[in-house]
Amino acid sequence: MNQLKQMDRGALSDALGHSGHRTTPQRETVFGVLLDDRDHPTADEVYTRTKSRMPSISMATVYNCLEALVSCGLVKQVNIEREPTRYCPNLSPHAHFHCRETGRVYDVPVPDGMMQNLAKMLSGEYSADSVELVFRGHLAKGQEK
Amino acid sequence: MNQLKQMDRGALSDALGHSGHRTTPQRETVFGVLLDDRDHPTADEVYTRTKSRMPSISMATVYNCLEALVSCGLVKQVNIEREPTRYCPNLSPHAHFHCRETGRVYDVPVPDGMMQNLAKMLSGEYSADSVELVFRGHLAKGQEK
DNA sequence: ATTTGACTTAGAATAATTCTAAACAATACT
DNA sequence: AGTATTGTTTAGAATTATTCTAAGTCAAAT
Ligand SMILES: [Mn+2]
Ligand SMILES: [Mn+2]
Ligand SMILES: [Zn+2]
Ligand SMILES: [Zn+2]
Repeated sequence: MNQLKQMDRGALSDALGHSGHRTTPQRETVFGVLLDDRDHPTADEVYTRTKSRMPSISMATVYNCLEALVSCGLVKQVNIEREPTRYCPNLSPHAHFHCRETGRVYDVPVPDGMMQNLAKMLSGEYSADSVELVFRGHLAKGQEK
Repeated sequence: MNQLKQMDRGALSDALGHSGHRTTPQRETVFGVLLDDRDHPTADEVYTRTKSRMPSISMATVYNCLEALVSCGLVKQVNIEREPTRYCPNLSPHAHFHCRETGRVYDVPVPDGMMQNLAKMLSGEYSADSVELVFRGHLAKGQEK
């Protein structure tokens, strides 16, 4: 897939517009790269993939586009340890699993309402607007995908 | 407090020894700094505090000592977003709360067994040996400590 | 057509951390 | 004890992901 679906194109220009940004070919292409492979690529990986679709794009623009997508809420940054920031376009609440062997990061679905329940666990002195849950370990044998 | 308690001194040389490291004055002092203020200092903050107790210490040594303490299991690294790594000597399972307003990081106690239960939530394809739970938000009014 | 402002680009700057190589110190060997 | 070995500390250089700068591009808006 190399072209945004109508639905995603709409979500993109809505979200960008709503936060005062323009829709540009670079932003569309970067967003498409993120939607096509949900493997939490780093900025560098996004750059490589985007460059193969749009050879003139620069690293700085990839960072700029990612920042625009994050600031309009279509993409989340995923930081694991001190590794380069990864990017995730999965907007539903979910956790992450980080494989120590391969370094890959997977989305882990969570039971409905669990993230909110975790936040409720906090004593009254704290008020959380976001909850981050990361597992680290290894994939069961034969699950390396 | 400027001197390790006998208990902590024992834990330190045990843990260091068990992982093939020597006990040195620098490592003792850095460990003491971490035990004395549980505010999750960065390496830079640890450096400043340690230097006031041992003026000859260098930044590189602080990094080396922190690495030794982490690798022998006495201290945990806490990474929040892309901020500098913080250090936490609290070995019991706990979560963290990161205040968006002050940037401070607090330990949040968790119900007994909760971290393991979260890990059990994972489908069979994943096997987690560590679980990280971070809340972000702000402190209730009047709780700024 | 001109102006305006957002966007893109190449390359320089930044900053936390790691690396290097030399000095130092503790332990092990003879 | 004296010497070799090995781990530790140190100052400073190197690394690297990311941000910044300044100049060029482009597409509305006037
Ligand atoms: Mn990894
Ligand atoms: Mn912060
Ligand atoms: Zn994700
Ligand atoms: Zn902690």
